[in-house]
This record gives sequence, structure tokens and C-alpha cells, in this order.
Amino acid sequence: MTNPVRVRFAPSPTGRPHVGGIRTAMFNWLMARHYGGRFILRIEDTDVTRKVEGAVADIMEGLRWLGLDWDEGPEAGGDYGPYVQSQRLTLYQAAARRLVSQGDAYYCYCSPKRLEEMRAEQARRKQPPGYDRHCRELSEPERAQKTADGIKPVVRFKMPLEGDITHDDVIYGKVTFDLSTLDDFVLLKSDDYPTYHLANVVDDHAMEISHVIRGEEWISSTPRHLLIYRALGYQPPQYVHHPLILGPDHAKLSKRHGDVSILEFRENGYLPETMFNFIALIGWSLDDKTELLTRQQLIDNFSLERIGKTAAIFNREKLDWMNGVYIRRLSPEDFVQRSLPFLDKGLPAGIKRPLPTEYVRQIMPLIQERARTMAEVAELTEFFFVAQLDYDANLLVGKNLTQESASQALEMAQKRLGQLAVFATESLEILLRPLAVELGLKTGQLFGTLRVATTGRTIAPPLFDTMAVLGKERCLRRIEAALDSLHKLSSGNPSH
RNA sequence: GCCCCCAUCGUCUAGAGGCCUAGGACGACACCCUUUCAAGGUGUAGACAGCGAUUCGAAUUCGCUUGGGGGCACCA
Repeated sequence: MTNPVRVRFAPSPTGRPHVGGIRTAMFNWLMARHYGGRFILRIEDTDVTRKVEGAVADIMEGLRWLGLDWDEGPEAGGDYGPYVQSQRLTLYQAAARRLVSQGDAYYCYCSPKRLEEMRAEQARRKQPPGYDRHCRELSEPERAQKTADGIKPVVRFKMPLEGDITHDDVIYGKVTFDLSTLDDFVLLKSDDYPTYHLANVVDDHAMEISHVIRGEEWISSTPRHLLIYRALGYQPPQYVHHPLILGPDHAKLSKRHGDVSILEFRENGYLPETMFNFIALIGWSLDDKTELLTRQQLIDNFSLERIGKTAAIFNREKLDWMNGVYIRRLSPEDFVQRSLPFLDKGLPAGIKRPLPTEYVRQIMPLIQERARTMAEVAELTEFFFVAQLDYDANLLVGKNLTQESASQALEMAQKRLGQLAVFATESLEILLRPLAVELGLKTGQLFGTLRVATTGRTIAPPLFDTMAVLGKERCLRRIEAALDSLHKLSSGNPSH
């Protein structure tokens, strides 16, 4: 590798950045970082009609969240700017003019209506769709007439009528296309904006891009790009097409598959380190066992050769598992800090804000190994914060218990707990375990009833830890409330 | 319809002719641990799409078939 590595991520600002595009960015970024090259961000905003307000900001936000910093591009600058295609229009227009004057391109005056009818006819006759070259050999007077009529032409590439073209893809190997199957595609639209094909070639050359790493969906456009390079007399870059990410239905992953934007994963409580690791592993692997890799390990070990050829389905179950792993690996304090915004957002509005950080610090270790996403922390800890528990009193009456025995157990517990001086995990255990024996209950029965009484749930963190954090006063109050609802239950429903 | 690409457990993958009676991970199931849930531990089920060819020997090479995906816009 003699030339410096210069790679780019070139999204078009048409919406929020989705994981497919982000993976492309990641491969490019890893390539640059591994070889000490440059990672360039270029905005391909050549479709005025599809431009979405705020999309560029979202894309940059997504990249930054994952730590995919760019060496050149918007806000970073660089010697090859501007890095926004709508600010480089004259370059593309000059290239298009040059191709026309060389005889490699021509003006086309066909109306959208005519093209549409042409395609409909081709479809009807089961012919391959494609421009019929109606304007390819227009004479000078004919063109003058069209121009006089006020028709704004497009510029089309004059595709060779025969021969073939091959490119040696780093991942897929040699790929050959028969030129007779390709049509005269548009280079410059009638609004004087370039199409992707033209802009991409002009810019990759101007920015001295060494490797074009992009999705497999671009393979069939590659011959067009190669032909433009050839016509312009430029040296093409190395092409690296990577396989696609598929949805559960095996179709190319898209918004139809639900929350697929990297920013949505952030909102849904996935850690950036999880996403970085997980996405890198779609279509790329280190070996037969390593799955958990840090960003630095990924940089150190990344290579194009280890990108596979087969499309991969985005496996959300595995993502959840991996996120759980990364959550458990967080230091307790880090977990608290990252939880705070999710608690703030997810806890009921009635709970006073700001949340008491010290109390949160006591709570979070109890659920850290139970959370699979950060978005779950609110649900998992809600009972620690609410003033009043709301649950079905029948839950207090566990297996092989009656309302009487449950009440008795709670009364005894209430009495003993009231006398307990130190309300801590160990002292609670020392007090409560013998109590079960004394009551003639299995520990699970007593603890189960107490769990519901103190948390309102049958599923919660370990009881003694939970009670210790809740504190004596709150626990006693909740047990009192549980006894109340138990009594109401028996008076209202004597059958039990 | 035409062109291109791909093909190992349900999913992500390892595998670049003998190391493969195909390894790992997620998920599933079972058991253990256990006050619930997790986490953790142990184990089980589970794949080389099919057919030919090459070879002493094919998951690995070649061909065909089948299946899947992508592309065929004045979108990227």
C-alpha cells in the first residue's frame, strides 16, 4: 500500500442515519485508523427534492456518538473542501461540459413524460428498462431548435454500444459487465445538479480517495463510474463493496424494519460501545471466537480481507445480550451517570426532580446486572421512587399461603423489623430467616410476601438489599399498607 | 424481463483439499446455584441447498440447478 489511505463516508442528507450507513462509515473509519489514513465526511446533497432539514446534523450526531471522528469534512475543514456537494456544483458542470465536448456525453431533451411512457412500454413488452437513446445522435439544428423551445436538457453519458468492463473488487473479486446491457445514464440533471454517478467520481478524484468502501447495492453502478473515470482520464480508486444488512424478512434493512436509526438505538438505551462492537461484527469477524472487542482492538485488527461476502440479518436478540454485557461491565458510578437521563425521562412525572443522586447511587447496583438496555432502568427501579405502591393484593398471598397466614407473616415481620436497630442487608437476613422457621413457612414464602409488600412486585432485586435501600421507615409503611389491603381483600372477598 | 452478487446450525459466524465424526456466539431447551428475577455454571438439540465433475481425499476447486439478495430514475 504505497498511496496514503484516504477514505470517505458520503451520505446523502435524506433522514436520520441508519445502521446500514453507519456500518459503512465504520468500515471506512476503521480502515483509516488502522492504516493511519484520513477519514473524510462528504455530504452528497445533490437531490434538492429529497433533502431533509436537520439530516446533516443528525448524521454528524450519530457519527460523534460512536466516536467516528472525521479528519476532513463539515466543521472539520480540510484541504480538499468544500465537503458539501451543493457547494461544488461548478466542478460537476465543468466535467459534464468537458465530456460533451469530447463526445463522451450528449444533451438529452426528452421530457419526463416521454421517459415514463417509454418505460411503461418497455415493461409491457417485458423489455429491460433503459433510455432508448432518442437524443444520442441529434443534429446541431435539432438541438438548437429544442433550446429555442426553452427545453432544459440533461446530460447523458454516451455508453459504448459493445464491449465489456471489469473491475477487481477487493471483496468480490473480478466483476464483469457487458456494456450493451447498460444505458445512457444521466450525468447532469436539468436543474444543473449532478447525479450521484458524476458527483461521486469528480469528488473522489478531486479528494484523492484511495478506497471506495460502500454497500453492495453499488456494484451494478460501478461500471458507470469506471467509464466516467476513463473518459475523464482519471485513475479510479480501489473498490471495496461490502455485503448488505438485512431485516428479519431478508430484505435490505430500511426504515420499514422499525427503529433502525443509530440515534434511535441511543434513545432506546443501547450503549455506544455496544453498537460499535456489534455493528462492526456484522459482515466482519476477527476469528472463530472473539466477539467482544474494544474500539482499539477493532482498529488494531481491522482488515478488508476479513469482510465476508454474504448479507447478514440484523440480530436484535444478540444485540440485547451484548448490551447487557457492556452494561454489566460499566463501573457502578458510570452506570449511575448514564442512568440519570433515562430515569429522568422514564420515571413518572409525579416524582420530584431532580432525582436524589445519593439515593440513585444506592439503587443502581441492584439492577445493573438485570438491565439489558438503559431504557429499562426506569421501569426496573420505579418502586424505589413512588410514594404509593399500586398492585393486586392477591399477590401478597403466595403459593400455599392463605390471607391469614400472609397477614400473620406480615404482622410478625412488621413487629420484628420495627425493633431492628440496623436496617442493613446482613441484619435483615439474620432477622428474617429465622422468622420464616418460626412461622412455619418456607423462606421463599415469607420473602415472597415481603417482596410484594415492599416493592409491589413478584420480580425485584434481592429482598434484603432492596429493603436496606428502601430504609426502615418506608418498608414499615409499605408493610402496613399491605396489611390494609389484605384486610380489605378478606372483607370484600370472603371466599378466599 | 435483463444484468450483477451470494449460498455452513433459527440468527451472526470460524473454516482458504486431509487438523471437520464441521468450532464459537446469540437464541431455544434441560439441569445446577438460588428468597423472585437476573447474572453465573454445566449440558442437549441444531448447518456444509441439490446434482454432477476434479482429486487418493472435498464445507473448502469447477460446472449446472435451485434458492435468496441487489441493481436497472433528471434517488442516492
